[in-house]
Amino acid sequence: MPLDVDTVMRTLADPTRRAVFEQIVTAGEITAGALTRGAKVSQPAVSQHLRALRLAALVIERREGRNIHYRARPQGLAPLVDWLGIYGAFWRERFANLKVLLKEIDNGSRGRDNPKRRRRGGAAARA
Amino acid sequence: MPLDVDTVMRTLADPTRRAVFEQIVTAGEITAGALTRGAKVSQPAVSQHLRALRLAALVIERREGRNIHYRARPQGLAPLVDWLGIYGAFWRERFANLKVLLKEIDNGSRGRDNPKRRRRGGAAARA
DNA sequence: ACGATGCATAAGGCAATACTTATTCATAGG
DNA sequence: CCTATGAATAAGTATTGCCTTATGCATCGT
Repeated sequence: MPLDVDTVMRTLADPTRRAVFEQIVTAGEITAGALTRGAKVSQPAVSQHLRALRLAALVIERREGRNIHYRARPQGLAPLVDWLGIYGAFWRERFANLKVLLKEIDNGSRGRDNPKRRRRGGAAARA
Repeated sequence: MPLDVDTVMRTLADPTRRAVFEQIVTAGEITAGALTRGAKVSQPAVSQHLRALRLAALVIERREGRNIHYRARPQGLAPLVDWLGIYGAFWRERFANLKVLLKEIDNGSRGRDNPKRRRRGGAAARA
């Protein structure tokens, strides 16, 4: 069950934190160290942003030795999409499509390293 | 030309301000006074939130005597939609076989309405 | 075991911002 | 005019929240 839109909005409102999130998304998977090297703030700052992103269910982490790899969790954006769907009636149809996209992607990513959800047929995403 | 996603996110991140926006959207058109009566904060607080929403091009105002009616401007949400669309596109590339509609999102999201920003007195406070 | 590395947590400073009360501006109506 | 009303601005305060340095904890290599 997704967190509320308030958490997601507040988390993504900060430009630095949003930049971190965007880097994670574009990289697919990336360590905290790599993120720190690419950031304009200190390592603890990045770590705190990562914590916020994790609490907002926007990223997940995977430990590998000393390194911690972060991956985006597209479904975490669902509250935002839902909110837009409700209050942005102008775009309602397009949002519906975007929602489907995010859900499909998330199911696909779950299938990789979290076998909680069984994948159907063949239409869904694959890495 | 829509404002950047940063402005929109920051403006909508505050729960009180977002509640004001939601009330405007739900009502269709509503006066500042009615908004104040429905809010849990003082009248100046509401007025300041309305100013922020106007600067973010999320609402427009219409003067009618002493009353000022506010209306939502759905196109103001375009930066948010675009932002989501961009990262939707990234995911589409990474998880190849998805059906996507970024084109449809792009189609028609360009507003045909010109928000004129009238300011009095000193400079704006926009960090 | 030891130092080095990767990352998280702690604590404090400080800037941004949201709220308040008091006031001003603008319009309506006697 | 004069007063009342709707709404914006001014100014001050308090809170929120981001960033910093310092430190702690776990893991790797020697």
